[in-house]
Amino acid sequence: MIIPVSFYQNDDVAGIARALLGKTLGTEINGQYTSGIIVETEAYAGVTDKASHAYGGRFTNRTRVMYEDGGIAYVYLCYGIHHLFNIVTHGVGTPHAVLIRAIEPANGIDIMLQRRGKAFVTPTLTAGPGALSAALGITTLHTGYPVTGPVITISDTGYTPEHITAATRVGVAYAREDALLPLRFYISGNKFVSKGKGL
DNA sequence: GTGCGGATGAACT
DNA sequence: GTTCATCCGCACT
Repeated sequence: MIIPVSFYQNDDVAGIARALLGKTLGTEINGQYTSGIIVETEAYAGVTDKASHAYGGRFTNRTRVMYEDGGIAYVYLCYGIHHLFNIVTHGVGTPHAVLIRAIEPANGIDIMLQRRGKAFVTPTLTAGPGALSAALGITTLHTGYPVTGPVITISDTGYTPEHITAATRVGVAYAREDALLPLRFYISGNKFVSKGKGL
């Protein structure tokens, strides 16, 4: 079942990031459904988090969507190449977000392989935020879309991870002391967790 | 208007 | 382990 929007509309962005592990993220684009199980996430705690794009209340054309209500997508371009998919959480005016860093392929694997230009499944198909976005066909055009459907959906299929690891986030050394916070969560031992290193 | 650098990934050596 | 593709977004002039 699709997770209701109320799931995203609370203050505990780290708790939401953790709770999203084991849920299924899917897209239906051009009639093609692709999906995967979320195995790795990171929490970005709005204005107080130096690693967040909204740190200090920064409000620009790009970050505007982060200030909207919880339950919508924030997709941005990184390094000019990669589209990174986040879910906005909490309510209007609080720019919390959860970055989805990796999924384990579930449905439409042939379509994902085609989008990624690969012949068979390896962890690189969907391990990493740019990789999973490409596999699911998510681009910056999808920023602002609800994650409650119809294009982007996050569903609870009843799967609960046995063990979750909390670690430091990837690629945020510039955030200084906030880079030390354990706001990266992943399913322990899962082969599709990205190889990105925290601190 | 200009310049810098990033919440990365893949192909190299 | 290292290199490099590739381009807005943002800060500052």
